[in-house]
Amino acid sequence: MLYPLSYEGGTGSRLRGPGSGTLPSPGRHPTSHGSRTMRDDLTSALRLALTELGVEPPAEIHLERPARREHGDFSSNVALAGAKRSGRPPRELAAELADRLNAAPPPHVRSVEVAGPGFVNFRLDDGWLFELLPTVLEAGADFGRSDLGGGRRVMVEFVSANPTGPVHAGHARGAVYGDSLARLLEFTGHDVEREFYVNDRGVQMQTFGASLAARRAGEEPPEDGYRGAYIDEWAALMPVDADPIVWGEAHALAEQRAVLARMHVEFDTWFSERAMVDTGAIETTLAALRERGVVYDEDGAVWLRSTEFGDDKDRVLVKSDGQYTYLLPDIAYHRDKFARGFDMIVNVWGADHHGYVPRMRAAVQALGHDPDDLQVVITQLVRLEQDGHEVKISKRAGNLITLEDLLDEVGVDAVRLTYLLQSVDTPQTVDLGLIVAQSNENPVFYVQMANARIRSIDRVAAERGIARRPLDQVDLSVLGHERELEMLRRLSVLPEVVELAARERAPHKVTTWVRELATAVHGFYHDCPILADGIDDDLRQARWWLAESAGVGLQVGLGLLGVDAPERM
RNA sequence: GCCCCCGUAGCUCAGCUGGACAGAGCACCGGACUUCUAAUCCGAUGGUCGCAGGUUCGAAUCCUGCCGGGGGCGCCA
Repeated sequence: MLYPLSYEGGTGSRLRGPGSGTLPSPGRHPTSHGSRTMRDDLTSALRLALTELGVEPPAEIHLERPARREHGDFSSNVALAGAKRSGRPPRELAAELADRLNAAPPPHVRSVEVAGPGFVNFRLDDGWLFELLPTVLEAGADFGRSDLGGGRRVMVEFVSANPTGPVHAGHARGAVYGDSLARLLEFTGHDVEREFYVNDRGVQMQTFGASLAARRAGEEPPEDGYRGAYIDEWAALMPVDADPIVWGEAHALAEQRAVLARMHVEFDTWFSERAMVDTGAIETTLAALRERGVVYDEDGAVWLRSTEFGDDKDRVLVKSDGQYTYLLPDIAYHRDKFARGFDMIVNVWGADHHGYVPRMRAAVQALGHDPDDLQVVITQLVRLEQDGHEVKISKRAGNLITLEDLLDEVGVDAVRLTYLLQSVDTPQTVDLGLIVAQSNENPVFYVQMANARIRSIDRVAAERGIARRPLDQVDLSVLGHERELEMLRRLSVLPEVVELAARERAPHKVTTWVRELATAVHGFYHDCPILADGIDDDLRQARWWLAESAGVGLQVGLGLLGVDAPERM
């Protein structure tokens, strides 16, 4: 039995027993929205038309949203893809499809055209966009929510910084990414648990404790000790009779928890490595591996036969001096994760750990699990710059920018959005000077400004005594300005973006979308006045609700990113 | 030597599991505030998608090989 630690004092934390039962599935949420329906209508129409033409429809019919307006609202390449199978030239097949579809067009389809090498382009009337608006408004914060995950239980383990110091800027990317990914998975119908693995065992803890004790006694830390300024500060706070390791760990965890919470990152479980020593989980795991016949003794050490599971060499589990390597507790930890009944386990690791992926997968397999149930996302390193010069981070040397500092200087929203700006696959360069300066380099202001502008409408309307009619008494078909339509089109895509982002574990796709929506909002705001004198009230009402729906989109998108948007700026 | 990520406009990056003449922001140049916040909007400039092959009706996208940058390859964690 294992008893992972639960540290006191934080929100969102609960004790998590090993192998505990399955949690109830989360509630199902409505997934209906205009875009999805439109998409379904068009694909089934295409499928039917293909069948009528005697062409076997492909398993999945691709429908894309063309980048260019001239190519219609939706476009399909079925004729191109199916040309070979049907033995007809793509354009000919496309033309026949278009004829059939035009003869009995699906709802809102104004025309179906053949273009280019054989694309089938759908041109829609604006009505489908107007229908989207009430859907967005009714769904509110749930717009775009789906049950893609079907209630599957997923653990996302991330940050997992050593309890020997503060969380620093180097941890920030993984922290923000992991949290946003968790939000995405929750939003798409997964039952998510966020976990922080506490490496509170091994030599670094001894070194850490010795460094604190030395400083407390007014001496120099040991040769390989920690010597950052924080060690001095912490040592000064430490009671004389405290066990430096125990006190130090508790202090480190309390600080880590607080600063992460400040960045809107909170964990359900803080899982202690040391607890596994106490409960014998490590020994149990070793015994289990032995039983499976995947370990052997050699040169006085105990080895995992990981080469049998795709690793390029066997790995030592117990050193010849009897000490565990880091690997064995890690395996025990993952054994526990699986025992807790997760359908999927996601680890977020920094690029400097990518070399351990094969051996971890091998270990999981050696335990008899499907290695694909463990997914490791590697986040590439962030290069921090100050005015064009690289800022190096080293904890032992004490040269570090803490997350605390970063938040103080830059602010939570700017930090989060900055880290979520681009794919975690790409090495990122963050210039601290630029974000701090609150310049236009930082899109967070652009996005927040869009929200503030929308919010200002209600305020000003109240001041001027302009009343809003209920949505069902508003004729949305008076909309038609290109800015208005563009905003609706942008909004219509959110559910697809969310699904894709969740599937690809790519929250930055949400960021990109939010920025695009913000662009549409600014354009709309600029060209489509609502409260100004001389605006027809019917148009005013429709625009007002339209602005409201854009606000919903921003709310959803930013919520997934964990970024706040003030009412005014 | 082997493994992972990246190489797209002067800079920072998108580009949806191959699609129709390659996009955005910043920077630079020129315009727009008596009107709900000009931290905004509009326009112009700007690219051999690292290089070379291959697959395909079609390649920035997939495959192979190079080149360049970053990170890893322990009986360290």
